[in-house]
Parts: sequence; C-alpha cells; structure tokens
Amino acid sequence: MDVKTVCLGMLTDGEASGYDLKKQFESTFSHFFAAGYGSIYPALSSLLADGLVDCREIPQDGRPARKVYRITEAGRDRLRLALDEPNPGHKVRSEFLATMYFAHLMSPEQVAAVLDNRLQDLDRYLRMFDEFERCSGDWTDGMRFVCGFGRAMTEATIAYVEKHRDSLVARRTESTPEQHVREPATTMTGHSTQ
Amino acid sequence: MDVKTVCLGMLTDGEASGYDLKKQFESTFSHFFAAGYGSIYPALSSLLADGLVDCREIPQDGRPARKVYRITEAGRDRLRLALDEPNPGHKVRSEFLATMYFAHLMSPEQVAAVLDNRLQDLDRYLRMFDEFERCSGDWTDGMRFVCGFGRAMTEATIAYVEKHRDSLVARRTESTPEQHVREPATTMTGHSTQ
DNA sequence: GCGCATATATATCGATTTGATAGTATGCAT
DNA sequence: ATGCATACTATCAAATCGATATATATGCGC
Repeated sequence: MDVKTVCLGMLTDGEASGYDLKKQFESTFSHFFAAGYGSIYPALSSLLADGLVDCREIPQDGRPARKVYRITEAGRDRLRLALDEPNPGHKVRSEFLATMYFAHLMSPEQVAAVLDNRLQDLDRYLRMFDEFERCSGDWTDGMRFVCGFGRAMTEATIAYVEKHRDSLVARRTESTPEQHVREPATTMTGHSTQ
Repeated sequence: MDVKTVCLGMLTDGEASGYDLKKQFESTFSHFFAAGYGSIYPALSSLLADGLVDCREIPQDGRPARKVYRITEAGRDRLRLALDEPNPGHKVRSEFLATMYFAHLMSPEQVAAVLDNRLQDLDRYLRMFDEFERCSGDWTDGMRFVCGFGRAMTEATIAYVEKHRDSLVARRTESTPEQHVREPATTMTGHSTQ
C-alpha cells in the first residue's frame, strides 16, 4: 500500500483534486500516513496514465484550473486487489526515540527539553482527535477505528513519558557527565575504544 | 536526525562495520528506526568523506575485508550538535491503519485476517522485547526507556485491537465483497477515554 | 494603502530512503 | 550435492520527503 493506493481509496469517496487529497493527508491521515505534494502529484499522474483514474479540468479565473480526478472501474478493481493484502505493515520512524536512546550523551537539561516538547506535541494530537470526533457523525467504522487507535497510542505515550520522565532526567543536574564533557582540555583523543 | 547521525551514535559504543550496524538496526532499533544497507553504506561513506569517522580494513580469508569504522573527535562534535535538536520528530507510516480505514470496502473475512495477522506480529514484538530485557544488565537509561516505550506501545495496541476487533468484523460472516451500509446506534461505541 | 499570513491551486527538484539484488566464501543440515 | 543460513561487501531503480516556485484573492493589523 503506497501513496497511489491511498489516493485511490480516498477517491472512492468522490472526485477530488490533488489539493483536496493533500488536505486529507494533512488531517485525517496525518497521524499514520502523511504525504506531500511531491508524492501526491506523481501518484495521480501515474494513476491517470494507467487508466485507474480519469481527470477533467475545471477552469477558474485567477487560480490555475482545478484538475479533478475520479476513480474508474479499473481503479476500483486495483484498489480491491491492494486491500486484499493480508498483512500490511506498520512502521515507526522516531527521531525522538533515537535521541532518547543516546540520552547518556546529552545533558539532563537537553533530555528534559526533548521530553517536554514531545509531551506538548502529544497534547496537540489529543486536541486534534477531539476535533475529529466532534464531526464524526457520518464516519465509517474504519475511520472510527483508526482515529480511536491514534488516540489510544497518544494517551499510552503520554502516560509512559510522564511515568519515566524522571528516570531519564533525574540524575544530578551537574557533575560527572558520562560522555558529554564540556571542557575539551582533557581530550579523549587516544581513541579509547574497547 | 537521519541514518548518518544514528550510525554516529552507534559508533560511540565502539568501532563497527556496516554489517555490525545493520545488525543493530535490525535488533535494538528495529521497532523505531529501521535502516537497510542501501542507507547504511552511503551514510558511512559520507561520514568518512566528512572526516566524522575513520576506517581501517581488516583482511580476512574467503570473505571480503571487514571495514571497521571509528568515530572521530569531529564526529563526536557533530553528534552532540545533532542531539541538541530540542524537538525531534516521531512518524508513523501504517499501511495497516490505511487498510483498516477502508474496511468498508473489504469483506469481513479480509478485515479479520488483517487484524489477526497484526495481533500475531504484535505478539512477536512482545517476545522480542522479552528477549531484549533478558540481557539488559549493562543498558543505559536511554536504552531502557526506548525498549519500555516499545513494549508499552505494543501492549496498548494489542489491547486496542482486541477490544475493537469485533466492531470492525462483526457484520454477517457471509457477505458480498462490496461495501455495506452502516447500522444506526449499536451500543458498543464506547468513548473509552481511559 | 502596505506588508503579511493564509488559502486556493498547480508543479518540480535534489536528497534521502526503501527494497531488492548481486557477489563470494564458509559451514551445516537434508 | 543441494539448498539454506551466516558473514561481508556493495549498488540501483523506484518511492518518498521537504523545500521551493508560480500565480491570485482574501482578510488582518498598522
């Protein structure tokens, strides 16, 4: 399941332009499948070339013409085929966790800052889910499942970070730094690798 | 924080070859920062060209020579700089959730298969974390934090999927692959804000 | 009236990442 | 004896990311 397939899926809901799809990637899909113009426009071109969508232009004054895409029958077939994959992946790419992995190379203040910023982001996510749910009247079960999933993850993350924050930051706010020496006077240039 | 930075971080633990780093990406880092040879080797080349690591070759009979990389002082500086980023990202790319989003376009059997396969994967993750923790004697706080994070997410995911599985699959077990109409107000909705 | 942000719309470009593949040797199990 | 796993290296096309460019219109504060 790549961006092409997701675009195809979005188009089952009605015709849309690349701009429209981008907005959906930025809202409902943002917490589990983000995509930018650099992916969306090539995806639509490719789908069009393969006859999986068709396109009509709606001229507008001032703005460039809207190019509105619509899924074709071939497109629906292709989508069904893609949705048949029984074990779709789920990948996390976390610079946050990578940073925390190396917490021993950072000052306690730096670690605290990273954790607090993450908590703020998570709070923003929570508010986003509130927003979503406020207008979830006509949602499908799938949409509810996915949104609830995001909320559950966010809440579990907040709980975990708040619980373990101190064990990462706690250490004395000064003295005996493991690796992050401030004064380069006594260098470890001797390559003291094991 | 890209692959280059993570490689640099791994090398603070001692010298290593690209192959060694790959193994670490596949084990400890796999649940939040995977990388393949196609990223690792170019990363090491680039680090070498920038003088952030150095390299010595250890010839072996039969196999190609080991190229063992070691972080330099410039490399440590660069790493400290990278770790100073106060708000590192955390991204999810989930074909699983994208698929579930379109559950209404699938048969109940397909949906059930996807959910069950996911649960199996999650169970495998759980066992992986058990494995990790069995030899966590000399771990840093950061490593413990990251591993605990992965376990917490996995457990929360299992709980969520098991709790909501039926609401996605439920509908009559025999059905057309085409989409179905949603029924009004079954009481299982439950806004579990817990 | 001026500058600025935001929204509507399109699209491209370099850099990075992914996923698969290739090569070459040892050793182990079927 | 054949296939498979492990140990090493490495590359390549395709996909994706993130930033940017090009227009115009609307609204907001100063």
